[in-house]
Amino acid sequence: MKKYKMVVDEYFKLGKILYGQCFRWKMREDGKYIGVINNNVIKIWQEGNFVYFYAMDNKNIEEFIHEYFDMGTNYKKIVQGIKKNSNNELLNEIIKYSKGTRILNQSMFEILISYIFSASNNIPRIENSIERLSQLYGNKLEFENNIYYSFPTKQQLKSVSSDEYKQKIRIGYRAPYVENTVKDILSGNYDLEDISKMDTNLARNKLLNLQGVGPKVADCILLFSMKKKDVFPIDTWIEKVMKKYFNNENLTKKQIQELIDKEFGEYKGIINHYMFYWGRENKI
DNA sequence: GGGCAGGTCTAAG
DNA sequence: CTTAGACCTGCC
Repeated sequence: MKKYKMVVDEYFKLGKILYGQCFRWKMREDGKYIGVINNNVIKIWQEGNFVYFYAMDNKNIEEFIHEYFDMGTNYKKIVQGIKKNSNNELLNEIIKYSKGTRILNQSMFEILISYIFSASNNIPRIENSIERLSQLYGNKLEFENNIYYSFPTKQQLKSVSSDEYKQKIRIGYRAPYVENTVKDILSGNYDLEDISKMDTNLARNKLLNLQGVGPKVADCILLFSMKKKDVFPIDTWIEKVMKKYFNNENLTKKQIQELIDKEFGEYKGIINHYMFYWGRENKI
């Protein structure tokens, strides 16, 4: 099996990256991560400024990893630029603490469905549901004598009913949302590839038409799978962080969005994820 | 054991 | 346009 190597800077910390934005990476006892990504299984780990990885399928793997980990974006430049324009003590603390996390470029359909699962749910249950969905409808993959299952495609979910989602995947009231959204995607009226090429606002409004997709989920889809860095998803953690940041407990999500738009620019999605990591890790 | 979690939908003012 | 309630389920 071929072992690949990649050189990274201090703005790449695997443990911080594979956290809070993806559901199918598992850390093993030895600190190495194994993940099912599209139709591939990848083992990856970091030693200082070197990242090593193996893959079940090596075709275009280096280009894929480069894209997946957003290596084309200069985080050092962006984050230092934001820091330079701020004299906010909390922001500087957050940047220092979260330095090394990055935005992954994940599969659009997988992120769409996974984040519909995530609404008012807890992480272990979300991951279990995604695992069941993959085992039932995805492709069987073999890697290092273990069996894995890919996240199903829209075609593979074509004839799955709401009842089936509810009974077999155990996603409760989200079941009809998933059924309807898959139908909409299959209809061709919501081509995710096309949507990803639209301006952020237009793409966002389009996504909001899908059932189970509200403002937070739409922003996560845009940020984690459509390369839109100019969005700021507000979940429960970010809400707490921002109330602290603006020193105002009574802010609504809408007010937070407005303040953010003024304060941060086109890369607010990156700062968002820095804040998320800091907030969740410190359980503020 | 019971509250609650990566929000969204719907109905009503 | 803003806001309150309901909502599956199983994990901590």
